[in-house]
Amino acid sequence: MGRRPCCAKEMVKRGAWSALEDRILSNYVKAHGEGKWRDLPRRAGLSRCGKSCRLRWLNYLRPGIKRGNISTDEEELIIRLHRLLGNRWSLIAGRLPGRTDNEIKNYWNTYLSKKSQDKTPQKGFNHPDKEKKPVRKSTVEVPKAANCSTAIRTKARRSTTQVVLPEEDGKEGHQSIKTTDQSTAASDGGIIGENLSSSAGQGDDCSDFLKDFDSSELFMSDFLGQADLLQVHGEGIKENNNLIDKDMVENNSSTFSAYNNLLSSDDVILEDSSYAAILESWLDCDSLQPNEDLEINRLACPLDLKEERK
DNA sequence: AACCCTGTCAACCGCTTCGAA
DNA sequence: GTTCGAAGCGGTTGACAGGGT
Repeated sequence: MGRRPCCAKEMVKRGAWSALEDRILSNYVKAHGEGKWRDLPRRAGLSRCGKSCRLRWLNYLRPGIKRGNISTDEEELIIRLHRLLGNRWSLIAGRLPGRTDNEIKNYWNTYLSKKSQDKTPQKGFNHPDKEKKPVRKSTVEVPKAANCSTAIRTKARRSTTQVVLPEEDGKEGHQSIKTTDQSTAASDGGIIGENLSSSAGQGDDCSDFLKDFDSSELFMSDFLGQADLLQVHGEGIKENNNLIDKDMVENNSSTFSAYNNLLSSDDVILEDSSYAAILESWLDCDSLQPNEDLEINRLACPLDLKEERK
């Protein structure tokens, strides 16, 4: 039997996209919407694999895409998210407005991974954009980010990357959720929370994306899902700090305030695994909607909490 | 000027997951 | 419950540009 191939390889064009192809694809998607990628090339008159069309659209042609010039804030956010999530690029990208998983992945692989490997992180390391980052000429005009507040949200439901919760001694596995990184957190990440909160009113991209969160929906939905979470990590949470009671989680009416208390409490001390699990759950939320009433500081709290512990 | 090396990033590939039939 | 198509994801590749010799 076997799966129908994505496309007849001999029939499709491969490699870089031409400006004409981009225009055709862009026009088609704008007219007919996303989806049905397999049929799209035929319908649109493109000699391309449907997968290729999808990728091109998502990573390049889609409105709102930002390219290059990753800001310091974004960079530090990437570092922190990667420390917690590992190589879950889609999840990370989902929290960076206008950025694609591919771009973040590339950026990490070509630059940030080296930086993170650097055993002697220097304060204010040189950002590639500010250094001598070569500017490659694109074959087409990059679509301008029409609206920077339009976050690119991938579904990011799962990852094949294993989440390895830290051992008691704080050791961590490769590509695991890193929750105990001592080397970079203090030097690189320590100001993230500050950045996120202090720049909230400045139209900064990193804070803009936080504005998209619907806090009540986010935290409530997260907490409704915390029951599962607790089955895995709950004992750790419970035993350590009595922060979240399983019964409380099952009682939906109190979960939101509980979560708020958790996030706003000054003396909250989460075990690393618990922290990672909660943040994980927080990041997994897929139903983020704009809400101007949001308290940016509180949303930044999950990240800050971690840093403050250091 | 020619060649080589290195870094970047768009694109590809194979796999997993989801949802409909 | 099973099958299969569609979509999504992360790892990898390869073309290209720029710098060094």
